[in-house]
Amino acid sequence: MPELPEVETICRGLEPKLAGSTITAAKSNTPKLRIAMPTKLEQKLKNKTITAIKRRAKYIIIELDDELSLVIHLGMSGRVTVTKNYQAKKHDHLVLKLSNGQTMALNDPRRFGLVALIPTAEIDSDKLFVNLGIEPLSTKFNGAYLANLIQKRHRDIKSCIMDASLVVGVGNIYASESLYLSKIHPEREAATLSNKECEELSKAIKQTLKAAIKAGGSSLRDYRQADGEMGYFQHSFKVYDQSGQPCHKCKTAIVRIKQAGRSTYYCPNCQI
DNA sequence: AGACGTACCTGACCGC
DNA sequence: TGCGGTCAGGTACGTC
Repeated sequence: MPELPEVETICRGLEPKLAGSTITAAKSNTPKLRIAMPTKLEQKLKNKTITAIKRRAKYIIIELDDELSLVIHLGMSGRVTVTKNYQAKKHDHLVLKLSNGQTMALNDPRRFGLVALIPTAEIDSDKLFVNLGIEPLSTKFNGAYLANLIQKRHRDIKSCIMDASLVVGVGNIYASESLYLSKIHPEREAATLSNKECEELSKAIKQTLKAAIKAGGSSLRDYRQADGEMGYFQHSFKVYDQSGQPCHKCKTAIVRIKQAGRSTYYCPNCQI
């Protein structure tokens, strides 16, 4: 489930725990998640030192000292834990023992996530990354950029902002939240958005994601003090999962609809 | 090219 | 207690 803010928070949490440590042992427990586990994964990871943790879209990129990167996607249900006293759990697919005494585990019940080993220099051109759209928090992403992206799109706007080939990191929760903040109806045909609306929406996406990252940072402080899980944080949503609750602005009941098989929440009065 | 449906998988929850 | 249905925060692929 993790969306961009969660993945960003996880990366920030992993950095101090992993960077500089060497993987003393790696154990892969599952032949395949969404894609097959890399061949000889355990041997390839053993005795490698972790140099940096990065993020692109919702991918966690763990850079190793031999020009190879361990790439992890959490899918819908993935979690990462780093603990000193590791105890194996059901659905722990990859377990790394580290030279600092910590153990990192990737747990993913639904197995929609993935693990890949990609030469660091080839990540951008890798199949998993090559079709990814712009990072929403980059300065390049703004109203004009969004307007250009969607000017010929006849799908609804919610599908467009969730389309990772256009803009990455906006999942089902923050799509609803961003549209609410920018007062745009989720079923609006994308191409009909005015330049002003594109400006509002791009700002709303940034604001929503940044606020969630900040909230994740708070969770992270707690996390650092104890062994724990990363991947799910407390959120306070304005519309997501708020069916029937009064809109914060106008008190109209929040409505849930289905778009492309996914739940969308919006205020039928504020969003046009 | 773009839009749309479907598939991947487990687990929690709800009504009967 | 069990069973069937529905739902869940993501992404890739096939088809039209």
